[in-house]
Amino acid sequence: MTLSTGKVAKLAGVNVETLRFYEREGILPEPPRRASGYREYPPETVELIHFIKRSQELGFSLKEVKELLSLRKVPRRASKKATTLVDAKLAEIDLKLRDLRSMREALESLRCACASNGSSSACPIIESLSGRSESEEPG
Amino acid sequence: MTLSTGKVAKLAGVNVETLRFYEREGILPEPPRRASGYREYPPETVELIHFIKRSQELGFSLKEVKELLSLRKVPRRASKKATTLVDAKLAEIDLKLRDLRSMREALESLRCACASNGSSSACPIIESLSGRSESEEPG
DNA sequence: GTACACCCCGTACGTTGGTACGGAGTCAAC
DNA sequence: GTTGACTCCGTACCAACGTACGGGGTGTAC
Repeated sequence: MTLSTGKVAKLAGVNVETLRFYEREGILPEPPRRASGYREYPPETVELIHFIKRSQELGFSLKEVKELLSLRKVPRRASKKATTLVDAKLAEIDLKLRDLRSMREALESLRCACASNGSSSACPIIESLSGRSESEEPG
Repeated sequence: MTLSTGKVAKLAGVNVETLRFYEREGILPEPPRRASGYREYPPETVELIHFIKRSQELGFSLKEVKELLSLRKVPRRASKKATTLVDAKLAEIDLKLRDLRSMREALESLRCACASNGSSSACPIIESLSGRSESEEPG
């Protein structure tokens, strides 16, 4: 069972044009075609697109998503390259996690501070992510 | 002690034009000016820009960053609006956290799978974020 | 008092990530 | 065998987020 562009788009909640765009950009693999030229997508495509969209919302660019996706089919006895890339992505994710947690705490305390907290507090939300940006080392 | 555009830009690791752009967009507050028209930034501006950049890397748009920043100066006995916004942002962050953790696990298991794992495994990385996207409820 | 780095502004250009258009072919149903 | 929804493709357009240009004023060090 395969899906047409329209079906995939609908199921994945994206525009048909987006599928073509992703295909052009090499993010979606080219699906097989009928004699007529119509694309026939495997159903997993829908999950794939969910993954792409969600990754974007986590701050990954399409280029990075492509990298992440490339990790799927590492040929078993994985290249060192792949492992290195995985490690890099893990580090990136850990940093994001740390910052998100930090931001979360700040927001949480902000909500409380709305009620309590007399005056003149340094802003927790700015503080939550400041002071390092790129320059913090993982090790 | 105040900072010129050039100083701020250098310290924050962004282009001078970016500062002007953020100002135009209302993300950076307009700094005081000298008689000559030169901007005089308070030093916190640097932290502010770090915050902005980092927030973007966490998948927030400039519009969303603006919202986040607006939460700084809720007028003590905070408006319901502010609290609502905070709650919305918290939910957003929680979703991001969940997905990042999930993605992290998948990558972790991918790295192991490179060594072990005989054949024909469903791809963990796609699975990690698929199956819901928007449609998952928090409660 | 001028040299050189720095700042001003408006405007144009560039990249990323799509969206829309529109003419033509296809498919399923009637 | 024609209607109407769907697909094809190329190309143009769009919004978000900057980045570059270029002509002119400023500041300060010699």
